[in-house]
Amino acid sequence: MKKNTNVDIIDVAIKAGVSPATVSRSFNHPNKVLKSTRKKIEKAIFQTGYIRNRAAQAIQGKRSGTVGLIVPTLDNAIFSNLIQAFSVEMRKHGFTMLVATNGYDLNDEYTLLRSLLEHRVEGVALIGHDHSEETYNLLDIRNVPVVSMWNYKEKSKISCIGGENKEAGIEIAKHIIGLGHKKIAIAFPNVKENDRARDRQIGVIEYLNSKNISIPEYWNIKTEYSVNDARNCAEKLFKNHPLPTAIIAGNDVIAKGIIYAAQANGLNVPDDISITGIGDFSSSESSFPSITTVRMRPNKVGVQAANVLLERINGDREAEPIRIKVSVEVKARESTKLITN
Amino acid sequence: MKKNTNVDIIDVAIKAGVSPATVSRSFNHPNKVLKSTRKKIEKAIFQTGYIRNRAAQAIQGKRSGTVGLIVPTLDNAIFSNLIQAFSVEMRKHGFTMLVATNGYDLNDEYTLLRSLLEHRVEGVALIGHDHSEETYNLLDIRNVPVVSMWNYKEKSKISCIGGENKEAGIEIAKHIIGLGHKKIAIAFPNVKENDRARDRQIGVIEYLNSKNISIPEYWNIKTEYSVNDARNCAEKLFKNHPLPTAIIAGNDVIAKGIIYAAQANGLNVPDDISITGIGDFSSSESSFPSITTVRMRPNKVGVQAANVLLERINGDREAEPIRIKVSVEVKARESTKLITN
DNA sequence: AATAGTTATGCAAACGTTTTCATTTCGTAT
DNA sequence: ATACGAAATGAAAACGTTTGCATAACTATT
Repeated sequence: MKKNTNVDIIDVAIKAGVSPATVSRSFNHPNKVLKSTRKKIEKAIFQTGYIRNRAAQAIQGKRSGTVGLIVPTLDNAIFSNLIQAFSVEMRKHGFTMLVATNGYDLNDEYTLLRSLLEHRVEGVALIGHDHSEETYNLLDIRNVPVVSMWNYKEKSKISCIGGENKEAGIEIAKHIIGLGHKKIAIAFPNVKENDRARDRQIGVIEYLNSKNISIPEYWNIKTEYSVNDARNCAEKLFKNHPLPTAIIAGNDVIAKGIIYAAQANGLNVPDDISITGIGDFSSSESSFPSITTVRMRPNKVGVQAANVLLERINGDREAEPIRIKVSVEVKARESTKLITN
Repeated sequence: MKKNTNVDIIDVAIKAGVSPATVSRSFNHPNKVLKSTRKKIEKAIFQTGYIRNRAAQAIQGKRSGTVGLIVPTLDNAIFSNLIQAFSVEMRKHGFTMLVATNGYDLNDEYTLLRSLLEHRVEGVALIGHDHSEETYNLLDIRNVPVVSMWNYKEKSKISCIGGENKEAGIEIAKHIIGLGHKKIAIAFPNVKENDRARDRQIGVIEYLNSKNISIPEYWNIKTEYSVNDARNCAEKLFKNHPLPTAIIAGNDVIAKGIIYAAQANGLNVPDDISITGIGDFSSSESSFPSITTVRMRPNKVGVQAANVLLERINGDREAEPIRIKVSVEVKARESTKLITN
């Protein structure tokens, strides 16, 4: 088998009997090349096994054909819908995605952004609005097209698309109050450096307070974003403290962990306790019990984020940020019910 | 704010009072540069806001600092552990990851591989061994370091690391038989172009056959890899056909869907029906009931796959494939029990 | 103090494209 | 047939690095 890593555009040009310039054009501006010439070139490409070199293209300073994505983690249902949708949409437009995970660490995020920029990504997608000063600065100085996903913010510095997480918190609290609950616990992750969770929590607490309900410390569950940890934390609550009639979780993953904890402790959901999530991840509807949650439309956000980013990449970079608010909506399902006792 | 996208290595060199070559060396062979010179260069980098251009580096034909990863989907717990581990490990070694998803379509996979190669990734990671002729050919011709994850195969053409999926199938079937079950259903996705699922299924069926148990068509559930679809398919079975005492699912996601279906139909797991998965995803242990499954160690596979790939990137490319078998092990949990009735 | 080795640095030629500008070819109206 | 504008192509400079080779600056040895 002939090992051949180094056929270049010149080899193709020679084989096709044209100049390298024409081969290049047939890739980048095909309409500027005669159809018959294009055919010859395609044949030469096939015969030589040529694969164009994007690095050499990128060095011209224009297109690299890549965008960067930085997410807290891949190892979790939270972002997978979103990322998948974003990735597929980007690819439709000919971009390849560079992915990096920062484990919810904003300093690390800055470093990651730098390495993405080393690769001259044409645009960057981030999660939420909590980013370090340095990160915002770097994006600004280098004038990188950027979009923030998953949280809408009216006065964001950068383009963004997502639901309003505070509203999501309010809505789910309203739902629980509407069902007559008064003994309410909440379960959130560390909200430092995590504006999505923080806004949700603020929404929940503010609304509850406005109804004269406050959360005693032992009903304020602090958990990580994992089924596992949520279950453990909830079990501790069940064993050591009075039982609330409802628990509002920061997202569906946490809600699921709490439901398991309840079931494992002989509690029926929702007869003994109502539990809610936020996010509406793909399996929340088919769980048993199906989870009452707030729909945040990850697919829509992913697709639209891609389009916003493309708009910035191809359009005016000095323009005002584009901000798109995706409506949030409570999906009442089996994990909550009217309080009776 | 000064917009500055185009400071290059020469600007840095001038500022630091050295030659561009020295700046380059301080990145790539820091030990070949005097410490005091390095300090000057670092200062100049900071002052100018320089970010090195990997495209210009890649064009030299050596390092691009990227590796490619092609997975069927991101939108699913199946691969997220694995990918996260792989990604983190690669990053530790200075690589950035280009990710592409093919939706279980092997033709698409070939196209994706081509675009990754356009970006001159230094190595490629794939899932399993079912790839098109063209894909294998291209990898061979271009002599790309490559590793296949998630399925061990003794005579694989390319390096691989994973559990032996057939063995996983055998082991879980053995477990179910050991519990006394005879009325057994199975639930697998389409195994075409998916060697992992196929091998598991073969293992299960062969073992059952060896114990003189065969699966009637109505107990052969065909589902997609989603909680949702698995639940629907299982509910159909529960409604229309005699009940098996055990269901062996192709993976934990499917198992979870089936468990929900059972619970929704008033069946107790495991008292009325035992259900097993394969994979041991991160939430399977904390589900209720926790899922009896086969541990496939996604984290270990991800990390080791990264190291195998690095080995090929840095080492001898003509060497024999490296093949690492990760042991599989049944984790007996709450979703299965001895048959009594 | 002279010499041989080392070590650190600079010079300049690659690397594989894209693009501007100039030239050639083509189609069409006269 | 001729001339003209448009369309297609080619020549060559540029993009920002890396690296082999040459040189300069030290160190250690006598």
